[in-house]
Amino acid sequence: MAKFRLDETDHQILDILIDNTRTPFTDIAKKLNISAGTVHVRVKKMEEAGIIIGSSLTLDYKKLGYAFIAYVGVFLQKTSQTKFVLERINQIPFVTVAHVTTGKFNIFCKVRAKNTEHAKQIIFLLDDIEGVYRTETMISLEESLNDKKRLMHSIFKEL
Amino acid sequence: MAKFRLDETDHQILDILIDNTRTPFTDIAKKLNISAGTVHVRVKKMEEAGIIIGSSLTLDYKKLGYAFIAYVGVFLQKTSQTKFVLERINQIPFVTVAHVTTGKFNIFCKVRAKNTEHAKQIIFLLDDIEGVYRTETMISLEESLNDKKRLMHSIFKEL
DNA sequence: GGTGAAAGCACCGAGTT
DNA sequence: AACTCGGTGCTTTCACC
Repeated sequence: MAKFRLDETDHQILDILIDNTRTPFTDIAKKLNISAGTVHVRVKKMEEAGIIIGSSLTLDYKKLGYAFIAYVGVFLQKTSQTKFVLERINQIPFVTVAHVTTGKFNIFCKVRAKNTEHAKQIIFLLDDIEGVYRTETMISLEESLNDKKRLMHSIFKEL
Repeated sequence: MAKFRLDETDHQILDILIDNTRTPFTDIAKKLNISAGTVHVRVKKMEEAGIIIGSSLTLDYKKLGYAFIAYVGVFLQKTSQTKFVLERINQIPFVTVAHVTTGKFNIFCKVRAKNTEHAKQIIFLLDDIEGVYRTETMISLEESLNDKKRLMHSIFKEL
């Protein structure tokens, strides 16, 4: 897991692409006063180094009818295998991310659902997994995403 | 927040772009046996409708030296303003997302940090916010992301 | 590691069915 | 709505710095 050396130019390229992956390389080149070929080569290198894993669309799940977010803490039975339960959890598509955690819960996951009723069904699925002792749900009343760019700037300051 | 009508073709387009936003429209057109112009028009419509909010890079934060993830539950003092505290929390760049929640905690957030020491500093920042009574931290030992595509498929089955 | 030019493609709007 | 088509502009490579 060696750290990869990124210079100021790489940061600026990532900065632009993180906001819009379809920004033409020619535009980036103009802004940074380098050639489009250079942008191309640098992006390719960052992809090869695994810094850039991929690109994805940001969709409005509310508009798709999926406005409900909940976090679910999972308590396991003493004898149960965390890995096994984690695999089962990841088979539920409405669970977007799951973490094995220290602290109160054994596993902790985020659920994206249509509404309360739908969420209930998903949580029942979680409860029914073999080895799960019980769950504890926190419903999100308001989500507030922080700008990815802000995190990047902070990271770059220190690299 | 009206639901937008997406047909099968729209789903397939999103399916491809969610994996790689730079997939040429001509490639998508070939796969779906439609013209590239149609792909273009449909993507544009989904952008205008606000279904597609934007596009972003997926970076390997571990490779950037930020392997530490924790979830922090925040308890507020009875008199404190949730909105005010939420704003303060969002000023910390290493907090990637914050939720107002029902249940145990008042606010619940995700922290991305370099290591334990760094996380400690961030959590101290949270603790120091006016109106915060105390916090409770859960450290992620293992993160397991679910495929975005899987969620989309499930959503599309029901639209 | 960067450039600039050139060839190959993709984008995207206009006009058509 | 979707198609075709053409102008414009983007990507990507390569010889040269």
